[in-house]
Amino acid sequence: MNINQYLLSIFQDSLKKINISSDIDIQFDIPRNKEHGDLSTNLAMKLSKELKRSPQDIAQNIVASLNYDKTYIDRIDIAGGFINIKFSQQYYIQQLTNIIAQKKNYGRSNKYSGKSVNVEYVSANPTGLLHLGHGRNAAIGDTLANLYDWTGWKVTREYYFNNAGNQMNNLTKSIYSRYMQILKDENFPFPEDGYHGEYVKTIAEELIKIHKSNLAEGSKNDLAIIKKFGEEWCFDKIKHTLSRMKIKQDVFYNEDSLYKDGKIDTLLNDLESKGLSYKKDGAVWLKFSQLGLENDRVIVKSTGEPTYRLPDIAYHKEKLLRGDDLVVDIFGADHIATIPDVLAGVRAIGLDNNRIKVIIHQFVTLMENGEQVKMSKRTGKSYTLDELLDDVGEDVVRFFLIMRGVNTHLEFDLSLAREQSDKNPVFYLQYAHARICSIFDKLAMQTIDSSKVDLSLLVEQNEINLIKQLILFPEILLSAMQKSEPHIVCEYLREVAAAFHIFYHDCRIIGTEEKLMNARLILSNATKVVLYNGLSILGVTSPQKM
RNA sequence: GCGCCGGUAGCUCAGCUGGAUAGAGCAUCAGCCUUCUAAGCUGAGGGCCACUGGUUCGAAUCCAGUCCGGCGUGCCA
Repeated sequence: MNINQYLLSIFQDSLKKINISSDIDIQFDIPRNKEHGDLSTNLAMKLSKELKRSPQDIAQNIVASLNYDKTYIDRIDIAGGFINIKFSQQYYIQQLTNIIAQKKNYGRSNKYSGKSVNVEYVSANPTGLLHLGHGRNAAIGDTLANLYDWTGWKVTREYYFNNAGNQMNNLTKSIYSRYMQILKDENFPFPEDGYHGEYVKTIAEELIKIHKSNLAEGSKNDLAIIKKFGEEWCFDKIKHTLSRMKIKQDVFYNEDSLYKDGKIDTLLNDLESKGLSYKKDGAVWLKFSQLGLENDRVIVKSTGEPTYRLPDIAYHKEKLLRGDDLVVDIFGADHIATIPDVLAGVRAIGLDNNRIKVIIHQFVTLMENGEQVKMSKRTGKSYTLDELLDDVGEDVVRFFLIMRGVNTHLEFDLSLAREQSDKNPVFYLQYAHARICSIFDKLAMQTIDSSKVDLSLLVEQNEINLIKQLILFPEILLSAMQKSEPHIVCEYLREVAAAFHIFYHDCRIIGTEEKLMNARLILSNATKVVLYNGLSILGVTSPQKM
């Protein structure tokens, strides 16, 4: 039974009975102060103005004609203008049984079943290694995809890449230069905007192992070999890093296929025939000014190469035509400018851009001993995601990268992350899980059959508080998904862990009277289920021991 | 200049579809282990919610303006 729906229906009945017809939205909130009950509504205060009566008066009227099931609702009373609702112990026990019954599926909902979503994230070109920014993108994208999955969506995880453009040529030239520097002449010129990272030297060294000096001439064919080698090398590393992050994407979409399949040409023709493009200074311009934007922009350069806008629009067209109900992009704040262009472009060719949802996340700054660690693309000095994973571990990385709202700048505190101690927030959650496992370990039990246990023995405030936390889980996942804010799950799990630690501290399990022990074991097991499921959504492991 | 994001405790951040006394972690201080993991628990101090005005019975939350910080504003992606 869904308690919110039930409450909604009895309140609507009550309003009908006392002849208040209003399309007012009835909302139930969890009061900050626990003494105010488990849920409260400000309905009476909202109606006050419309009805020109005092909130207290209206509230009394509503409550007097409320007809509710006393087995689940203990009482409903009035405080100021608020109507406060308190659930019965039996309600909590029934919910607890439900958690145990659903186990690994507890938290899943079917609210969005039948809908499908494509989530595109990471999408780094194979021109280098993943760094911290990609890490945040990856963690947010993957966690969101998990949240879509848990709320009923059919999910496709996608990675979009370009192995053909300027950037790739630049990498090729950079590798070639390092190759020549090692083999022939240490002063061999390095491309002006080349990739300075150490990894380029590594690629060159590995290239030499295989091809010796056979590529020294730098012919078109030689460069093609270098390009392919570089691309594969980078992709291997990227995929390896992602697998460490527990990320596996379903589709790797190559931008080049947009050209090969003629989708770019089709789009160009389409735009031209609609009179939305024109030639000027040897370039093709798109009339964004007719699409509600400020300025027209170049979509094909005078060199004949398209700018990023054209393939981006074609790619989104392609994704929309696949028929998913929702197409989600995860972008860093530096990509903000492309979004209006793509949306306008897609709308221009008659597609519904409301199906595109763009999540923008702000940057990550790496802090060490209270100082910012500077990164530089120019000198190649950077801290790669792989190095970070080596340094602090997979669980810490995944957790730290989503524990803040996507709109906030994320300060990644290396010193804190490295610390294997109580200061580190991930361990707080994992520790709660490990503690529960150790109880069952001690008793040499795997789990416990709830059907034979009298859960009505759970009457302590700390026990009820813990149950209250646990039953929020499905709603939390829905809310995190709807708001596209994975950090909501982090906050929630911290509260679950806190409620458990308090319970654990105050309520002994082993050594108490057997019936009570069994009831508490059920509660512990339910906590374990929530922690495990929640952490797995975040891509974090739940250790048995710590 | 314009656009997007942010400004809440010493630090890092929740809270932002308006509600009751503004929260958490870290840091500081004071307590709790002969019984299930002290990576835990209990308590204390710490706030002009950037500023000004407006809307409202009620504003950290909504609106307008101002100030500060980040990102963007390419025939780069």
